[in-house]
This record gives sequence, C-alpha cells and structure tokens, in this order.
Amino acid sequence: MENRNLPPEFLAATAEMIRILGHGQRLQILEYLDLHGESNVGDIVTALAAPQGAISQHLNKMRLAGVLECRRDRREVYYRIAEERAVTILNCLRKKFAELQNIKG
Amino acid sequence: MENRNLPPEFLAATAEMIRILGHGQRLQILEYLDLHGESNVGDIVTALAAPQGAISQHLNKMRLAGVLECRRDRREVYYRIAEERAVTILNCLRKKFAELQNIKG
DNA sequence: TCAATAAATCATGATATATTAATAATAACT
DNA sequence: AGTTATTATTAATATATCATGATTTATTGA
Repeated sequence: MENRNLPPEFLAATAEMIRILGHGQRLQILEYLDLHGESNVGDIVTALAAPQGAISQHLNKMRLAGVLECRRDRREVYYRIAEERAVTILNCLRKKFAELQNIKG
Repeated sequence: MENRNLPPEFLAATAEMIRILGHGQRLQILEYLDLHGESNVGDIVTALAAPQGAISQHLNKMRLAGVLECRRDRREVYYRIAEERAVTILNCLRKKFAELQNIKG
C-alpha cells in the first residue's frame, strides 16, 4: 500500500500548535491580527476587553507555538501572525460562519 | 469600520472542536479515517498500536465534538469523518509536511 | 533619578486533561 | 445459559491549563 501517512512525530508537533489555537480568546487575537495587521499589546487588550495579564500570556503561548512573532518598538511590543496555516484555519472558520449565516437568513 | 469580526461565541464554540484536534493520536485517527474511509475501532487500534481504551475515548471525544460520526454493524462500531473542516485542516498539514520534505531533499 | 507607561511574570486555586489498567456492557455464536 | 469478541466506561493518578489579580520588569521622558 502506498505510504501516504504523515509521521506521528510530525502530527504530534503540529497538534501542539493546533491545541494552542483551540481557545476562544486566542482565536479572537488571531482574528484581530489578521484584520488589523501587526498590533501592539495594548490595542489587543482594548479590543478584546480582557485583563492585560491574560492577553500577555496568550500572546506568549502563541509565540512559543510559532503562531505569532513580535518585535519591540520603543515602549510597545508589536505582534504579528507568523504561521500562515493559522490563517488558513481562520478562513475555514469564516467560511463556516458565513454558511451558518446563510442558513439562518 | 466594517464589521468583519466573527462573534466571540462562535469562536469559543469552534475553539472546542479545534482543541479536540490538537492531539497527536487524534490527528492520527483523523488521518486514518481520511485515508481508509469508514473504519471500525479494532482496525484503528491495530493501525495506531495504542491501547483500545484510549482509542475508544479519543473516538468518543471526537464524536461529541462533531468531528466524527459512528454506526454499529453487528459487533463492530464504524466511525467516519463528519466534519469536513477537519479534513481541510488535515490537508493543510499535508501541504506543510510536503513543503518541509522538499526543503530537506 | 523619578514618574509614567507598557508589557511580562508570578502566585493561587480551580478545572480540565491525559494516561493506564481494570471492569462493564453489548452482540453474536454454540 | 455460557463463551468469546468487540467496544465502552470507570477509577485513579498525574499533569496541565485556566482565570485572576498582584507584582515586577523594561522603556521612555521629564
């Protein structure tokens, strides 16, 4: 049989990234960055209306998972999407949401 | 500003499904079902060489999350993919893996 | 140096998850 | 009824994650 299987190690490593995305606020952050482009922490905190410490931890997790990258500019730290697959997943959700909207009316 | 934001409730609900996929063995199950089509528990257990109880629990979680469906035929229970978005994500991983392969050689 | 701002880290308790092994339930066959 | 095969559930334990608020660090400007 043709071996089209993805290696378990690859799947395990990728699973970690996916698991990080499996969180409502983190998806909100991802969407925010996709819509607004590179943004600093304060703007994200304001947009999501969540505690600063929580957002900072989410950003750090996403960064460690390779989903985001960041740079400092003077006082602010700016985050941006580093993993295009995350946007693929986000677009997949958008498509689904649009479908649900059509069904509802 | 144009409101293209996905509602937080939608993102939270979807996050649950994504989080379920964020697990190596569960991704292996998903891949197996995508490659082989509807399969029974025993075949999956054999293919993944994992404890039966663990696989059964993974299957149940994925079913509750809407990723899989199942039916019983005599003694066996057959599982199949119920959520096409999961395949979209899987294909996204395959593409990435292929890219990594190309880079390596 | 001092104050102000921005972001990261820490401490905590509460939940949730993963893993394993053992047991139970279901179905078919004799 | 008893047996076997298949799948599901349970219990126990260890680990991980979550949310919150307080504190700390880093940077800048006065």
